[in-house]
Amino acid sequence: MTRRAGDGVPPQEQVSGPHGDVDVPEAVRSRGRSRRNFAGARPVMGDVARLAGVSKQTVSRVLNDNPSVRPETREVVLTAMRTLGYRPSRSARSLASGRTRMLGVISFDAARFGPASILTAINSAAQDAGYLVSSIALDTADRATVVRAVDTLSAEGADGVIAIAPQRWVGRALAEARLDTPLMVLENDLGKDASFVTADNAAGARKATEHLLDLGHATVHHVAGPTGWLSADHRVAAWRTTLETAGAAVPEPLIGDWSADSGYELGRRLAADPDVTAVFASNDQMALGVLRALHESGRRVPDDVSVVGYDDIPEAAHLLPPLTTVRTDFPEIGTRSLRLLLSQLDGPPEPPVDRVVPVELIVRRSTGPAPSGRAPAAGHG
Amino acid sequence: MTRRAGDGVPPQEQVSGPHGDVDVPEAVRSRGRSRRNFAGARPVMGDVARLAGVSKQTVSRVLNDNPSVRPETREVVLTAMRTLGYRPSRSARSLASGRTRMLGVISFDAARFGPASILTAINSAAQDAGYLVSSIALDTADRATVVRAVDTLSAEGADGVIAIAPQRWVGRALAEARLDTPLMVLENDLGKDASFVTADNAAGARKATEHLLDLGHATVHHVAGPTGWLSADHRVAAWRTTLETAGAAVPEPLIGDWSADSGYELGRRLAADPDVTAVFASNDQMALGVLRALHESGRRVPDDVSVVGYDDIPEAAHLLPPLTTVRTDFPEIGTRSLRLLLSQLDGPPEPPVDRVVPVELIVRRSTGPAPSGRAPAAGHG
DNA sequence: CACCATGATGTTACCGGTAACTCACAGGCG
DNA sequence: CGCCTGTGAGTTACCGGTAACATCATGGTG
Repeated sequence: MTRRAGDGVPPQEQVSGPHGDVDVPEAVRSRGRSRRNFAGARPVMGDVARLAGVSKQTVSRVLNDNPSVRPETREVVLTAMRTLGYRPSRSARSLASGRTRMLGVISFDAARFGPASILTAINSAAQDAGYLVSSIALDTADRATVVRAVDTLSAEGADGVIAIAPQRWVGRALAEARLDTPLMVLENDLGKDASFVTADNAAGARKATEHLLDLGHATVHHVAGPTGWLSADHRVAAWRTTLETAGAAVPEPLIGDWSADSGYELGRRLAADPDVTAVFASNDQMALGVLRALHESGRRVPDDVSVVGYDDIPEAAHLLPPLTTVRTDFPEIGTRSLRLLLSQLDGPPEPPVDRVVPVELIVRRSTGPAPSGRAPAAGHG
Repeated sequence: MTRRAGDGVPPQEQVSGPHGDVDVPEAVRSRGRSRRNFAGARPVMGDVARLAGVSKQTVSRVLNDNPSVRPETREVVLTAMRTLGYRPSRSARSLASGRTRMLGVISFDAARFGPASILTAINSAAQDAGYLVSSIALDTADRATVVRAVDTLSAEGADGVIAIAPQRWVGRALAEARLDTPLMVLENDLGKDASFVTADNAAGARKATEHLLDLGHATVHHVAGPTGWLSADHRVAAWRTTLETAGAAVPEPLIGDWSADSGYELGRRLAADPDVTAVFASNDQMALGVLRALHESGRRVPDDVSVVGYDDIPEAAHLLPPLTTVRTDFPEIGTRSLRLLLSQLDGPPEPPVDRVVPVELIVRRSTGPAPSGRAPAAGHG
């Protein structure tokens, strides 16, 4: 008897008393046994059809905007739907049509700013497109878990899946989990095995590095994210290339784990080296740690050392000093990937939209000209 | 013919060609016409039954752990399922059983640290319980949107709904939206109209205020969140009560909008007043703004002014100086609410679990003894 | 005016499961 | 030895929609 939750709720308890079955619990119970529905039971397509004096199929046509329904008929049906407060059942619809209008999203570290922003954007955009989003947040990061998540979503009948997969191995695991629906991978690059969308990490790192070089710093030290993270690796590569192109020395990058703690640790090392005048950290948290380490060592920012972060978290503008950083348009990543996925769902793959989202350098006060005395090309651009 | 995406996918093609009906359209077409399934088609319960030599119903029983299946039979069926790689269809299951095993979550500001953490926790916990989570992220905050979201989730057949509703009016809107499934409201208080879970805002504000009073500050200034936000209002009330109880003066609270910007604005006002020695901000972002304003005015923290934040965002420990703050256990809010909701789903409401999640004061370096000369009860506690 | 294309709607079967009922068979009991 | 009971499995109907096909006016054409 627990068919639909709430079916048997004592009517008087239900706040605003939507169900009119005041004292006829029998009516409720008889539902499912007799063909007729009673007030209070969720109306189904047949009820609408009966009230409108048409067949079920016509109601279905109205629901799906089928053009071959006469306008007057459509109106009658719509009125009946409104009168009854009819809502189609997604389960039934999915079962019959084979499409669930449900998208799956797999994300890692979903509480962090970047992923959370992407997730939110996907959610909003999907809602606008009439899709529901089922998300699976993964914390433990082992291969089996990833495969299982994909499997779950696939079994649930997701029409498509978006995975926010910042680590390389996750991308590979995703590629292996053979999925019978379109897959879109974010912050990763599966070659031609799947569609992907990513921020332009290379450009971001290049801009940050060039900005510091332009300020006259002899070279730029780098606090990198952990190896194996696509974004970290791409940024390291671009940072290195930029330095080489400029003919600057390439110091060994210091590898952190994205946390402010690790930034602090590494920052202390950098602070101890008087030659260090410019630091580019691969995210704002680590930059924050670096700032603190520098501060504690008595090295002033930006007078003695310039610091650039990455991501532009909301706090960045108010750090001491306000942090120069590379802004990633996370929402854009989300919406763009959703658009791409949806375009895959109906019709053949569209012409390649731009899968690389541009980034922007936000200059604030944590960067400044290299301290005089060691600037080879001080203060131009 | 596009019934199920990937139905006819030749296994070897899988990845890049979603609709692989290249040259075996007959096989694909015959599906749904003939009773037999072909390799590549998603196996259904009937296939398992045939392979296992039992009836569909028996397979269903195995699937649902029905005790009246002989162990040997169960084994045979399970083997058949494994062989075929069978996964039950959620749509069909929902349609027949009336339960979707899907939970809806409505959230505001889902990219912010608190909501995102709660969301993630709910997600993980739901997954463990075998539920899928469909989330709707709301940005525009008008009543109609809220009602529509609830409506959507309800129509989608969610077995239950959790709403992260930090503002009072949202709670009311939720209560009005007639919902035929259990509703759980977070960070809000609907009286007895719905279940809720919330952090202990009063205790947090009290702890923060007492901490500052104990340090010898004559009184504590408050940078509040916007009126109408439950947490903001509760914190203001508790802050006021605590001051009154201690016999301290109660300055007019300054009202911000949670952003660091607003904290900065208000912080400048506070910095200009030499009587201000202790500030309690209703979240860490605003505290950050206050810190910056104080810094720019040359007032040292904590020597001249002590600052306490709220939330303990990951960055708090590395601000300059590291921020004393009240830690809210967001994940706990998420998991607890999920537990409560699930317990409502099966069986009658359980004895009231504790719906108020405790908070913890994290003392770091942004607070210190009141500057000498004006401390009425300096340095005990 | 018969003929066929067309548009609007109804009929029937089916999607993939579950609920309720039925049935065959074994053992306990009078 | 016949009847009752209970266990394990099968049958049938049904959930609420959609697809494919059938039906039936209507109207333009030759």
